Amino acid sequence: MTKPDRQREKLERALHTAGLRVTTQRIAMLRVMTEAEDHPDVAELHRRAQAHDPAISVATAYRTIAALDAAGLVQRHSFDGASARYERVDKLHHDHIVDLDTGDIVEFQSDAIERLQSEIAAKLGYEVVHHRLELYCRKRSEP
Amino acid sequence: MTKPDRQREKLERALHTAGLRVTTQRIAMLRVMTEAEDHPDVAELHRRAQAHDPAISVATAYRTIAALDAAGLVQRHSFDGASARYERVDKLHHDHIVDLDTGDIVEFQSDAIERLQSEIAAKLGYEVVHHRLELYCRKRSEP
DNA sequence: TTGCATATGAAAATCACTTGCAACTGTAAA
DNA sequence: TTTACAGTTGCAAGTGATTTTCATATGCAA
Repeated sequence: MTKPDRQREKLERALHTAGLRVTTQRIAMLRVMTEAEDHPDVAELHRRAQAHDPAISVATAYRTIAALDAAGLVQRHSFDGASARYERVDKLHHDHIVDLDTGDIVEFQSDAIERLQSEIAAKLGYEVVHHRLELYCRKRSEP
Repeated sequence: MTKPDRQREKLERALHTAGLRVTTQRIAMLRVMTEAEDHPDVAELHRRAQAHDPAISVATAYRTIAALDAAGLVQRHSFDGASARYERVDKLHHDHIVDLDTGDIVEFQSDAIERLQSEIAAKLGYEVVHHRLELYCRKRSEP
């Protein structure tokens, strides 16, 4: 009955390293976040986590995702008024271009802009903790 | 008893031009928005509007600010999770710094960043229609 | 194995809005 | 001006998302 579960070990290690207690609920939540290819909200996360641990409650789903966020294992996005959505933090930081006609999302990254942001903030006595940059665009007609 | 109230006339005209019915509540709300130097949320707006018209209800504050927004007289901003904040649309385009500790909002404007945004978009075949840039910051401790 | 700080579930509470509804009021027409 | 009525408003109840309360259960260090 000791079939080794490599993924579970990894998840447990990640939780432990983050200084979080290892509970079945947290493993379920982190597993779901790790397997997610989209940006689920807490209700969806809770639904998926129940597949691994049927007893997980909504309250715990909220508390756990907040803990994972605080630990830097996941990232929270609050798109316009809607409920918060999360994603695991694997890839590098990037911003988004939103195609107004098709709804397509294109990722981009600009050190120059990041640098300017820090400079502007510094000039006003601030330090940038994080930012949000979205370009709402349309395809250019003539080349 | 017909002391002419220039500001009130202006507000009434603005409402009328926007195709909105002129009511005391709407005048109060638009006046408060016009006098605001900050970015109040609806609760604060309601508090201030009551100084002009004590009978204004919260529901009306919400309905009115939504109407003013739809009419293009004010602009809504929903910063990360917090309640929506509004500002009159007179001034030039600018972006926002949000103080994570105090909730304060500081405005800034950078031609350099705007230029870079256009360049990046152009490189990807897009044209920027509008954008949204928010810097979530903390006051710098040491100089 | 134990001690206890933490985590959890269930339900109630909170927050930011939104909506139903009956009473009221601009507004435009008569 | 009076009238007619669609648009507005206040109040209260309703929502949906998220947080908190509290009693019970559980990691984990000793």
